[in-house]
Amino acid sequence: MNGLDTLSKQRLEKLEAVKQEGIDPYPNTFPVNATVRDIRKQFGEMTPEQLENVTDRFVLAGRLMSIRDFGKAAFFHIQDRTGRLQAFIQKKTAGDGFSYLKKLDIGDFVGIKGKPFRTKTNELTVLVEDLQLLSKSLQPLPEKWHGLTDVETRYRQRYLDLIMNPVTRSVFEKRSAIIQTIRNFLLARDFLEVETPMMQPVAGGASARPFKTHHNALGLDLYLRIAPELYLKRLVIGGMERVFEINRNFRNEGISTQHNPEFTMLEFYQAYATYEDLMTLTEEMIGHVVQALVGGFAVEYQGQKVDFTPPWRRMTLRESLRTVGGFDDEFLRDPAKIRDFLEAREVQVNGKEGLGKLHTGIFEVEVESKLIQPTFIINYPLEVSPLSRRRSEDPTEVERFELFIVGREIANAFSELNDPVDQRERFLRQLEERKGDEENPPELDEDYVRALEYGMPPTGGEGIGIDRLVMILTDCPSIRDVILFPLLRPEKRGSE
RNA sequence: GAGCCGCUAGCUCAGCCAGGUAGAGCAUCGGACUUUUAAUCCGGUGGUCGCAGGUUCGAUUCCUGCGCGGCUCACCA
Repeated sequence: MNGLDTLSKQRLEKLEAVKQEGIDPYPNTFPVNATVRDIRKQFGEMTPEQLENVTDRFVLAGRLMSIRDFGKAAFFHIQDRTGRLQAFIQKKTAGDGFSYLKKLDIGDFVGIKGKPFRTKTNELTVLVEDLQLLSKSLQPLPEKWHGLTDVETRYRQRYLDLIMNPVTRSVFEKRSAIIQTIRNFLLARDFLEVETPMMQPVAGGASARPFKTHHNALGLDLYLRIAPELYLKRLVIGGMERVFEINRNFRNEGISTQHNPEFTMLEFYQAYATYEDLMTLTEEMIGHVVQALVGGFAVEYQGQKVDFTPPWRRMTLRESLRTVGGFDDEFLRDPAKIRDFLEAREVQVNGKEGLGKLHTGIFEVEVESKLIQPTFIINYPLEVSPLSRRRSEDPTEVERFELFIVGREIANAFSELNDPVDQRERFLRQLEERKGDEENPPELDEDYVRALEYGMPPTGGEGIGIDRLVMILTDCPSIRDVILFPLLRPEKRGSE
């Protein structure tokens, strides 16, 4: 028998002992009337003398996190969704409840009834008059001092991570608050929140490799979406002039600290807005989120100070290649030299790339990681932007920006291409480039082109990677720290 | 996919370099204890050292392969 079997067996025996006494170890309900936070808020400032005059009784419930037993009295902590609170129970005043505690284990859920007081060391504590088991725990919790630090266990058994690490809970509370703030910001600007298909016959709107699935009754192959873009723009065509969706995208690519196969994206579209308007809106929206979260514009990420005070730096891609990347114009005009440069950095080139693709290639290698403060990089090559409107000043470029913070791409936006003829040509060129890719069979979304043929108003659209934004605002180094259940290989269990 | 690092009790970690089949703290079990808070004191239980091979009289330790994880790179408009 291994140690865990021993510990669980002991707990099962205690469970049986409790049952023998006619106690239900899994009672159905327990009406609480206070949380730990309530008690702290109401009594945290009171003196011991004031607390003595409290006549109200409070009913709390939570997980038993520690016990310090003194024979005829004991201290323990309970933890609920709002925090931890100490309780004190003594034989003299709690009688049966006291002997009952001895049968419980750390990890069990308990309900307590009592009143607040202060101990000799001045800690706010509940003097317990009644104690009840609410749910038995059969697995031992990690140790009280070091807690749970093993990252693999934290990801695989997130419930344990949440029980043991308040910081983890806090990250996900902040994540929820960030998303709520964004939602409210957009709703206040008359955007309509919508949901579009996760399962799509043609995986469009980005160029990632999709996950494939199958609908049995229809005998239909489908893809999990890599982006909602083409559907959201159909809605703009349909007259929903301001729409947004916050939901999952799925990309069948490698996993890293920046990439999870399913991740959350905000996409929004605003008719009669240009990419210029969206830059301003982005500053306002993210600025608003940062303020709501930290009460200012200053954030520290992994030891780097990031200042979100608007306006943020705006720079064309070419300019960034010159000033940040240190490339001169002669180099930037010479595809052969750029190819050599990229090959020297072990970046794969196939010789077919145009200058535009090569420029974004060296941007990723030499510039991206240096953009620490929020920076809009604007005016991308047409070649790498099949869904964006051309710049009237230079039709080889498009009205597009990407937002970079701490060296990472956080947002991608453009004035949308609404010329159906141009769009069809660009799709066809894309199909030509992708020919022979078995994982990502090229297909043209005919219905999307047809929709454009009905007419789309001039529109600005943007996507923001929510997970990456949350990482920066919660100081998390890995995307797995901001996704409750990140994808891991299945664990191999025992003898199976 | 590649390189590097890790995997020892429920948890957090020693031990491995210089091979002799394992230790600590916490948790847990028994005992003492009515204001502790990493409670304290006394005494116990608990491990196929990630898995499989190899070398060796003998492997947690050395070698090889595999698994899982982490980081970096690659991939990813």
